[in-house]
Amino acid sequence: MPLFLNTHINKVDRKGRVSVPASFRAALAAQSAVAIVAFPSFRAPAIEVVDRQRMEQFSDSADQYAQFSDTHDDLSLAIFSNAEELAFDGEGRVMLPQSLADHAHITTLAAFVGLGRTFQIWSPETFERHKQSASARVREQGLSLMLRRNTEGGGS
Amino acid sequence: MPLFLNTHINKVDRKGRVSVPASFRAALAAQSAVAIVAFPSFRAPAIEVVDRQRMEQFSDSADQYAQFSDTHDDLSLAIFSNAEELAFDGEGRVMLPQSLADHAHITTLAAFVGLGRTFQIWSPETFERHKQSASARVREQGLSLMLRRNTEGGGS
DNA sequence: TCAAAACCCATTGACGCCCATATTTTCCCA
DNA sequence: TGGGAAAATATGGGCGTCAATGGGTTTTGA
Repeated sequence: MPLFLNTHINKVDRKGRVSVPASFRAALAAQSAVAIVAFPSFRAPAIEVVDRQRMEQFSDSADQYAQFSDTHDDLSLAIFSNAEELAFDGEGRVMLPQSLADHAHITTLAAFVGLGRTFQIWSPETFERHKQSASARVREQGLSLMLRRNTEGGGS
Repeated sequence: MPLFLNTHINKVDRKGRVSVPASFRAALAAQSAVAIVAFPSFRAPAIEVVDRQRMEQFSDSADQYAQFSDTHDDLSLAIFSNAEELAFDGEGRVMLPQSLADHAHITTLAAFVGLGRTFQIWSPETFERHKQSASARVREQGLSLMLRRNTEGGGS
């Protein structure tokens, strides 16, 4: 299982390419991924990124519910119709499609934000503001939820 | 399970490296850990350190809840986007990233503080002050709270 | 035929890896 | 029990490798 950590800010060059952080690539390589799947977040001006495996999981679970629920129907439309597969070049970069860059207001810099099993791509300034307000909320509400116990059986 | 005890003060060299105390490394080696995960404490100017296993557990539980709860979403952001995996070099040192050193006000000395299952890294002066006020609180309030049994199921 | 994108190569700066030295601890034996 | 050898730990620095970036060239596809 991949583990995406930290925030890396990389340049978007004139051709629209960005280096995916080496540590993220390493996390993906563990499952021999040659590409990633990106789609606009519907909660924020950011790009959601998952590996192909996970996208297929989305697809499976969407299949189960889409026919019964307008919400899921809308959800899968939002995700799949806007998702793009981004392939790595020889140097570990991807082309950032214009539509996604626009959605996230990315021009010359891209912030790769590790979120554990997935990561996001933001404009650095937008992300900084988002992070501030999120951490303010965390301080207000306390940490109890995080300290939830997992079942200690067979950890990976 | 690792057990981190005592406080060790080590130097941060010009390149930003610090030796992790040998006893801490021994505790980690029991699970053949080659790296640790560090992130800024929300509660204090200190660096929280956990092993990778524990981070994977966070990741799993966050994965389940983040999509349904704004609180968990904020928490994942606070933890993962600020967390870094620190790998040991051949001498048992790690690179202390600038952002973490800044958060803890660490410049030339780092205090490794064992807290049982995890440990923290402080600036020695800051930690000294923190310890003073903490022990004052303990004297005032008594130890009953600390000695309470945790409710966790099957700790090893 | 032209534009976009995939491919290839060069540069630079940071980090990982290695070796050298200093300091502390452990352990053995007188 | 004290001294001293040997090992383990902590610290400092040199150097090679790789990640990030930029630019050029070839291929693809409209």
